[in-house]
Amino acid sequence: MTPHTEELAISEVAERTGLTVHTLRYYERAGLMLAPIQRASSRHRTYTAADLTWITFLTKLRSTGLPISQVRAYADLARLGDETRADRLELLQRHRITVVAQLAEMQASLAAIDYKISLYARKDTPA
Amino acid sequence: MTPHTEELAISEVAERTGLTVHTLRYYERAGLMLAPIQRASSRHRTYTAADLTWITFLTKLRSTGLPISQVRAYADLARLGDETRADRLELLQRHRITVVAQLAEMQASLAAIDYKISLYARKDTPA
DNA sequence: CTAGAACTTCGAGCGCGCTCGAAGTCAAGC
DNA sequence: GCTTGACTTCGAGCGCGCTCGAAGTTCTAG
Repeated sequence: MTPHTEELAISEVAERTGLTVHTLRYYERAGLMLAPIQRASSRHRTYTAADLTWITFLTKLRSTGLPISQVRAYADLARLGDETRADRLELLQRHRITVVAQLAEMQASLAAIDYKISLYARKDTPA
Repeated sequence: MTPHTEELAISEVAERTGLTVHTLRYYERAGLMLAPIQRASSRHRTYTAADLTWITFLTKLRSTGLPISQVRAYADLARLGDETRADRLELLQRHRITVVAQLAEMQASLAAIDYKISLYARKDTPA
């Protein structure tokens, strides 16, 4: 329980993000971190608030289906600095399109499921 | 090109459902079909309109993330007849809950992505 | 000094959902 | 009769995203 140091142990990050410590280490190995995660004298990882912010955002990318390879591409660009802003924006905008499409498809599928449920709800007609 | 016989070749079903012929055979092997797919004298599969309807619905279950094991469970129940109506309804209702939750999560993630995009769109502030 | 918990690295393994290739069969057209 | 092409079965393989276990280190408390 690090008191108020702003630095978080990996277990604390896991708790706050809903990821496992295994996944956090995996993400780091996979090159998804924006900046190298700093280490304490014990060689333990110490996450900053900025790290946590990024991890939170990356889980949103992941939960909308952006492949890890694309998240890495985004992180790679971000590490290169301001010059890549346009590329990062484009990546996000392209992803946005696919997310919107996914939402539409899910909603359509949900409607079909709801319709089926409504058929079951009428005791008479078999579904 | 089967003229108007109501019976469809696997390639035609693939075209209409967006699945591949490989996937269609895989689904059958996996026990996802409601009724056995009939065969022509050539041993080729011949799908009926009812088969197509079911396959269309099952892709909606799949596209909303219902695992194949659950689709099979549903199909198994359906094959058992009317007595299992309540179970099938419950399965769909349970799935519905998770779909709604997924939609909410995706929408929240989309909002975060949109916010990030809006930051990029302001030329000044770096994102 | 010792025990225990929390961390470390590394590489292997796994579950899911397809995806594919090999080898064979069948019907239709030339 | 022969070729072409769409189909068949079967089992192996694969890509993704973790997930896990082994073996070792370090800090903290008792």
